[in-house]
Amino acid sequence: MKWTEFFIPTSKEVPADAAVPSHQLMLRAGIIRQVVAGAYTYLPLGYRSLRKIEAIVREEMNAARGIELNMPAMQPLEWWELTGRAAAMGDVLVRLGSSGGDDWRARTVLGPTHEEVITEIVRAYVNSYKQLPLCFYQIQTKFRGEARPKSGVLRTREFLMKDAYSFHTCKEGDGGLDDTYDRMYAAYCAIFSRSGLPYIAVEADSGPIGGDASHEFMVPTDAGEDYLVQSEDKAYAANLERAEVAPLADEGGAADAPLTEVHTPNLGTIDEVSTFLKCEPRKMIKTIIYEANGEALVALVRGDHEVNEAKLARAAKVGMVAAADAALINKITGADVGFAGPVGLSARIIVDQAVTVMHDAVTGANKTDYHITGVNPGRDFEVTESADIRMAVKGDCAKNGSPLTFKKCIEVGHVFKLGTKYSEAMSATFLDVNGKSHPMIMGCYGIGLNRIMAAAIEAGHDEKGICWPMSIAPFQVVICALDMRVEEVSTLAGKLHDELEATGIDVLLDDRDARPGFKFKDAELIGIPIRVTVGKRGLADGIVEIQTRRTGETAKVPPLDAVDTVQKLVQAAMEADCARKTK
RNA sequence: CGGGGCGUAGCUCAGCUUGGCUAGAGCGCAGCGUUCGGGACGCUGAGGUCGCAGGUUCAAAUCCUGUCGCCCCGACCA
Repeated sequence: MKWTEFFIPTSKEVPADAAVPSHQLMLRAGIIRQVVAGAYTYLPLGYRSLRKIEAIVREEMNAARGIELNMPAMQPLEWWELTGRAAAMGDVLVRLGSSGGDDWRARTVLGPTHEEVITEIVRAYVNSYKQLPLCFYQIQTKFRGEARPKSGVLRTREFLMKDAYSFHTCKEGDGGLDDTYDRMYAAYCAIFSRSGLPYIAVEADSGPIGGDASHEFMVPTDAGEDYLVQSEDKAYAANLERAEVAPLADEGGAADAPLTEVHTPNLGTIDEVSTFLKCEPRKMIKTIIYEANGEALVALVRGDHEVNEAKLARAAKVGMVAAADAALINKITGADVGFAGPVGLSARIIVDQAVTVMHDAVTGANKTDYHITGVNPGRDFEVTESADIRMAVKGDCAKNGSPLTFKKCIEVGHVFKLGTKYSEAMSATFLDVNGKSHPMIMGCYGIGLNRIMAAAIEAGHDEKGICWPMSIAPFQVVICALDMRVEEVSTLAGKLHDELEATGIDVLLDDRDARPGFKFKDAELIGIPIRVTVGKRGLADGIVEIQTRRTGETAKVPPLDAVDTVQKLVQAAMEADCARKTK
């Protein structure tokens, strides 16, 4: 491809609206252009890269025995009501018409995923255990009414996803869910390795989608919105939403002071009480009232800790917890919000492990404007249910004793064991050998292709621009013909271009009538992994230069050896990218 | 959805506080000439409903009201 016949609108200026590196660079390199908040055009350069990512994903999914199909973005709202997700998703579900209307638009949504559609297909066509297992996948545009799109293509309202859905008669054994789950997990590792991403697979919370196992694939970068918690010895890694901590030891040295009520007028927060009583937050017990299944559920954590609602819900064995409203808090505690405490409280209480080893703590008195000091768990209130229900924090250790580290990261893939939530809701059943009916057991497996692209840029760029992994670079090689007016230069550059193209390498020939510095800057900005420089100065010495973008290493070779050298570099780079997996 | 910020040329921005002639700069773009191994230079030129609507005024990019859009922080996030 010749630069003058292609379309690469680069820019020197840093776009004012872009905050994160991948967004800035994608705009500057002419990869994307925003159309509205949360939706982008992929310009030719960007689309080449996206198609390469798509090709890798498709190859690996096929290799993992997935079968591809295509489903519509438009779906009936009715199916989303069947599974309860219309309500669960709320405004995130994009509707064609206003919910007040009663025409087809009001009954149609744009799919944020396709569990309902695929389950309906299986319900319609699959009746027997003999037809299972099945694993479908699609690579398609999806829609989510994100309240706040951000960070370029990392969080958008329209995006390209690979979603796979598997259907089984059983969890374990031949053809079972576990089998496919493991195969998908392995395929994901292959996909992210081949895409040149430094990724980490972690235990994740499965959230309201339900299911009993889930892993996320994370790429560490400051632009991410998730936190990865990893032990220093790398033996443990999890999403912050799920990360477990080692129990804290009893610090002892307690006087086990008597209970004392203190007046704390209008002081309802940990900070206020802590300052007023000159008592560190870590010496206080935070009492949070939740509502679960229509009943009050009380969580106790140390004053300097936060409740992890996902962990709390799991520990309490309830589907979901929601913060209680003031009325419920008042009813349970007999006090205004801000003065709740465990002493004398009659409700189901889950005590965080860190609270169980506290002594002489300060907490609410269940009496407006009063707190109590000298609170000792076990002595002053019964600890009937204790669990790890808090967010991990700096200083915590994994269960094996290794200290935990925290990194921001982007989620690029997620695999779930779904179970029978959708098959039951939509009656996707099969008959077993005995003619007995069962709901199918399902798994689902998603990858955000746009995020792979952004993550690759986040993980691979420098002050000059993008450093693409070879496998997903829009072009693998760029030839800078330094002065197209010089006959030998343009002839040789054209010849190298044709020869490289003939060997199957994606090569871009910068044949513009521009000065050398201009071409170098552009080549670096758009991040082509290998640059071949053809100039009359080099030709006078009988050489062309071959430079690697990522390292800056330069080889000077005779023109006749150039194609061979480039081929070897491309090959080596592909292999090196595959080895970049961090864990 | 709460808090903050910003809408002026393709891009980055000035002008607005204190209303006043034909709305500016740099980059980019077009023509001509010089230049050509790290974003060259000179001359000439094109390009604007100042987000939109209403209001105040002799006069509005500037003041007022409304509205739409975009970005950031937070909440939310299968």
